[in-house]
Amino acid sequence: MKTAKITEPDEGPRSKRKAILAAAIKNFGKNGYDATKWSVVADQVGIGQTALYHYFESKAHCLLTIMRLELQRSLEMFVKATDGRPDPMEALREAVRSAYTVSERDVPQMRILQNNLAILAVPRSSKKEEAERLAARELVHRIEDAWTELLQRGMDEGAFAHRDAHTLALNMLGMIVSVWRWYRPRGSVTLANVSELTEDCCVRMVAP
Amino acid sequence: MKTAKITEPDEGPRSKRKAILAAAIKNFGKNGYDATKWSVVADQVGIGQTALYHYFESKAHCLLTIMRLELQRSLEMFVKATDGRPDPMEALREAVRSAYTVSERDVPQMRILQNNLAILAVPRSSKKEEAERLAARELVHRIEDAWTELLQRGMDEGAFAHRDAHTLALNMLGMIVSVWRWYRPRGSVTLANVSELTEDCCVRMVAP
DNA sequence: CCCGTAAACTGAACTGAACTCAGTTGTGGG
DNA sequence: CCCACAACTGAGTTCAGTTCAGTTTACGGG
Repeated sequence: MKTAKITEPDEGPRSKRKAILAAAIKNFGKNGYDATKWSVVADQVGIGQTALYHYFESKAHCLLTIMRLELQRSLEMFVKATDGRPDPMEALREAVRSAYTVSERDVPQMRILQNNLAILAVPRSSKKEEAERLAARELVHRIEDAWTELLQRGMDEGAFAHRDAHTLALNMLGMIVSVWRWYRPRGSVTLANVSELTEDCCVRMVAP
Repeated sequence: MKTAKITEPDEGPRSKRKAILAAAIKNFGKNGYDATKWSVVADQVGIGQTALYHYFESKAHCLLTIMRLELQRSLEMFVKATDGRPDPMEALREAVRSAYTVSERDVPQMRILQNNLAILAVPRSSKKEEAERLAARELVHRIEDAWTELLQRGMDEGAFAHRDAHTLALNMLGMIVSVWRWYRPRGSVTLANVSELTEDCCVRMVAP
């Protein structure tokens, strides 16, 4: 498969791209993508609505960019966590921990990703949106495949119970990311709590 | 808490409400809620766009109704599956199985529910929409509480390992429903496969 | 059988948020 | 100083969702 790698556009010193992304993340995360008025994002950044189109082709293009960036980060974290770990069980534990090693700034971004995954299923008419969508989709697949491989390796080595590695990986991922639906930084359940419990769940799911 | 029970409106013999719901489910499930044009639903039912407003106050009201109906069904299935089962482990197994005991017609509806859960988080300005939203939210909580209670009971009786029952319930539910994101009726993985694997995962997650 | 009534429906107009267009501003490199 | 191009703007346009002001259709009671 040809990997359409998206490189972030060069940003001049006056560029408001980062600020737009930050404001969009804040609003999409708080009120949801649909309920967020694009013009409010412009207001918060301190520019006119039309200036947004200097940086993003559309509101959807901005959303897709946010999602792709978060997927890139997630994949990177997984690779870092599991790379060069011969023991599958230890790799799995590290992988789960890495999924919850996020700054407070990343939490709404994970929520946006989780809440808008459906948008990745349907093709977009605009070029740039479609490029972002395909890049995001490929990242999703790479993440799923990476987890599948990890589980398969553990099964092959006899460290994990033998089951359909791919479906099991999807189940695990579903559980791990479902947390972002309800988790709130200043809630009664801490990320450390979640991480510990979920790590244990995942270990139990593969125990031979 | 005051339970705002929503009773389905009386339907005359000429009512197209069911047909509208069916068409909306088909389209929302296939292309997503946003990508679906409300007028296309009207076309498929064979009425003018404005006639839709005889049955639903808005497109969002229709979506919320679809979601509430599916949540009602899910809760009912859970209760039926676990009711009068003294053994927590057997109740848990039945609960998971019940979650995948769905007709092919229900699959897109589960997907819609899963893909649009975020809409339940933000208040709506319209009366009827808000009523449906609150009803749906309460159903979500009731389902979560029912699972939590089941797990807590198992822990209290020593049948399950002792952990935070609520977080564990959310993890389980997250895993169970995440399937509707990717499952397709004529795909290579059958619902029976999923059900069996997930049941096993859940049992492992609570094993003492 | 006709009439009153309410459900079911319609075409035309309206709304508002996303987006386009045709330009203007302003800053850093030559 | 001035040019190039990033950064930006106000005034429109578009279009899906919605409202309005009625018209049609079925049905039960007189």
